[in-house]
Amino acid sequence: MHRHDGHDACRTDAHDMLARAEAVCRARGLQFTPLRREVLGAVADSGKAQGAYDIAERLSAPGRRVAPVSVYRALDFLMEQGLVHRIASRNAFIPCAYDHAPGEGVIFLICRTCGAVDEASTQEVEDGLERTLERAGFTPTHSILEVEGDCGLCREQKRTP
Amino acid sequence: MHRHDGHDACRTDAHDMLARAEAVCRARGLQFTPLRREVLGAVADSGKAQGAYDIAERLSAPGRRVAPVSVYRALDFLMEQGLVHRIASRNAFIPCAYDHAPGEGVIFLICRTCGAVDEASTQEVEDGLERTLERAGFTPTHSILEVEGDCGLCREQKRTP
DNA sequence: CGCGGGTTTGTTACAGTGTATCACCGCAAC
DNA sequence: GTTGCGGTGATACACTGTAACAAACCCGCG
Ligand SMILES: [Zn+2]
Ligand SMILES: [Zn+2]
Ligand SMILES: [Zn+2]
Ligand SMILES: [Zn+2]
Repeated sequence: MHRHDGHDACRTDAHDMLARAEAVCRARGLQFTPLRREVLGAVADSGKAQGAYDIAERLSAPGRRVAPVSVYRALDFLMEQGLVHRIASRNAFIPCAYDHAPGEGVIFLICRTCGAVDEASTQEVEDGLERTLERAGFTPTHSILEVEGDCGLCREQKRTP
Repeated sequence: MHRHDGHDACRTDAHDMLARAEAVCRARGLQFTPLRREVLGAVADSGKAQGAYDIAERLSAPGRRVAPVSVYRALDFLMEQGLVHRIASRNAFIPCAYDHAPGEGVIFLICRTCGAVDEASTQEVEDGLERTLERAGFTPTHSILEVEGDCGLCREQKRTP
């Protein structure tokens, strides 16, 4: 389930992601435009969650300015297609490396040290969550589960510095 | 576990909350200043999550301006004391009506219709969450659990409009 | 080919959220 | 008194996100 270690670039992942994104868009009859490709590439390239303004800055160059609003639009598209997730507690975005089943929940594991964000399945918490909501008489439409802490690699490094 | 129905003011709750806050601060040797009292009152008064700027506006009056920065400082204090929670998905704040045990987790139940936010215990999800994190090799420090949906009362009202 | 209508992008402006900094005040301790 | 400290006021600023409109692009159709 681990995708980024945050200590080592993982361009293969980024490359695979772009290929998958292209396939997804083609299958759905949607445009995987250069801008969308670049934005997804920027998100996938760094091992950590990226803010929209960071992405805009990264894509800008002398002679070419990418405005944040353009990045937001691309991110909206990518999120709708399930290619990118938004991390509410960080106002930041990560690429999604998985094919989530529709309605499937996700837990985001956010490393406070290296900034990497991993995804885990909600499988083991779903029953308990459902019971809790049922008891409260609450009908859910959307859940956010974000856990901050130390990823395995950072924990190792702290133990032997 | 239900605290606000969002359809009916609940000033008793607000009043109790202020009393409890005062007791908590006294017990910890901290100052429950007029501003902090007002901010907590403003948060507790409305049945729904309040933004910092909403609070600032509500506390301001002709001849007296309460700047957002002051509200943020009061909110920081109140959050440190566990008297207020921040709802990450809404950039908003709610009063806490419970005495949480240290390290105890909370699930926020956010009604998309009436805006009320209720709290539920994580008791029934904790085991599953721990197993999931264990498996991912992740050491948690802080969790955010926010569920959006319809509270019981709003669901009723939709059924018989 | 040229036209028409939807989609994408550029550009600007603006709203909303949160923080940094410094000055001032009140109070308690020395 | 004066010194120190926590709280507040005030201004400015950084960061996050959206609205509105124009220009460019794409694609199918006459
Ligand atoms: Zn995902
Ligand atoms: Zn890490
Ligand atoms: Zn609480
Ligand atoms: Zn409701």
